[in-house]
Amino acid sequence: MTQEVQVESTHIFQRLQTQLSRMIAETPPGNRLPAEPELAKQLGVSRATLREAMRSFEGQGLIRRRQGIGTFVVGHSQVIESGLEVLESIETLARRIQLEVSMGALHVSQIKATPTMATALQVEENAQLVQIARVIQAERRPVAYLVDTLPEDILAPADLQQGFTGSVLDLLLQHSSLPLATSRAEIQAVAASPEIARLLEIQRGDVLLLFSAQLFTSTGKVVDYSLSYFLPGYFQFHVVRRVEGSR
Amino acid sequence: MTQEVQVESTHIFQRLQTQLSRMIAETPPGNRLPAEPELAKQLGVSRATLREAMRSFEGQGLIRRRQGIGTFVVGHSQVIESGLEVLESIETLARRIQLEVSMGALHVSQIKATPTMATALQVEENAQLVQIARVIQAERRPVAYLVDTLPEDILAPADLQQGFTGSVLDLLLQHSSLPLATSRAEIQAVAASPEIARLLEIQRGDVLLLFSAQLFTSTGKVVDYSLSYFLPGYFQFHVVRRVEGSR
DNA sequence: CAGTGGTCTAGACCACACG
DNA sequence: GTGTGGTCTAGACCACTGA
Repeated sequence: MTQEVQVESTHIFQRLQTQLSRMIAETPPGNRLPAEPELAKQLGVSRATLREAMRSFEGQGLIRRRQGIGTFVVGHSQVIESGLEVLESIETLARRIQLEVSMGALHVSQIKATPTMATALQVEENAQLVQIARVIQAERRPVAYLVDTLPEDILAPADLQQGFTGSVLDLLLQHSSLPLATSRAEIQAVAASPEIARLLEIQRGDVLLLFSAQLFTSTGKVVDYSLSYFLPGYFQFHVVRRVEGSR
Repeated sequence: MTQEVQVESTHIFQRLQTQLSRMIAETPPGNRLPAEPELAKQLGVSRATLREAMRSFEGQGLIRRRQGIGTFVVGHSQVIESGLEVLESIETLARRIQLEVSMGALHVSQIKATPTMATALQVEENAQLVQIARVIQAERRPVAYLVDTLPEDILAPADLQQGFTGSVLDLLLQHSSLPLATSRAEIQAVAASPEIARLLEIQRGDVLLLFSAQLFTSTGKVVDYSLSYFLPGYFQFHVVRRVEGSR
């Protein structure tokens, strides 16, 4: 009916994306792209502009840039799919599709509750908490960053000494008699902070899907507050919604 | 020759963010920040670096940059909160909290099904479809971009001539006898394309929450395929998840 | 060591809003 | 026209990797 109005000539960015898209498609997975200065020269743009255009492809998981090594085309990875009606650990989801995941960079610390944590966990401010941060890897690549915060009486650091594979949920299910019932998760899109970007080996500002969740027992007590950052392209979350007034 | 050696060269970004954060907090909502060249000089950085640091604050909805006018501090806006168990239109959600929303930039077109659309809508490729794209505004600011695609026999362009306020869901509920039952939505974090960035008045590459949804009737027929892009900071989606099976 | 991506700079020009 | 943010450039230096 109507035609989209599109500014074309001045926007090098879009032309670049088209060229890069073709170049990536024509490069076998695992292979390296030309170095940035050379590629910029080839395409007739500055390196800054080239890098900006490359960002979106990295965000989609099509390429991976590694400092000191180069930029590589990534093959279509297996996707971890999950509905949001049931809470399951990444390990459980991965096992279902025979995908191997591992944990890297585990960091356990004892902290005092900040106002945000105190509210989320329904504890006093400055209460003693245990925080468990770790990166989840699939196919030798970081794909998620998970931070769980729990009251010290729910889980002590010692409980993590042996056989912790990355899932606090599985640990609580196996090693405690807590009647876990539900989890309430808020869903947000966020930009990667410099710290999280470093851990996930992406650029700062890249998009991440964030779940901020509280884990409840059947008595309504909060036993865990978690932040889960997911790289796009490796996870696929879906939810079935009921239409109001139907049923 | 007398080039300055950079001090804390790897931390300029974080220092900048701290300074900007304080500056934004101290500026009353609605007021303007200094112009970029001046602010860059004040803070002792280049304009490019300043702009990069400002991006995250715009992504959080704390500031708003408007070409030709300036950069403004935004007051804490009212948040549209919704659970994902029930599908409701933004209009319905907004009405509940007495928030005024309006529709801008309605764009209705007749198109032929692309492969993606054909799959999602369970129709033949090149089937005649109606596509409805529009921006949703709250507090005189674009906050969401919605694109609905439907088979022509479900909804004709003529049905949109009068009284369409932005919600295809509400229109289908009111003006058709279709037994709408459920919606299946995939949840992703995406970077804004140049086109969507322009429509939502944000920067390209800014983070958006995207729902890709199919709307089903009780007989399992797909009547609508929609893409919904949400600005962070204006919406809060949550879901309650059931903990499955203690082993 | 050489080569890669990561960051930052200074300056230029463009597109847009407003008087 | 003036002043704003939006885009792009050419070049410099830093941080990291691997031979």
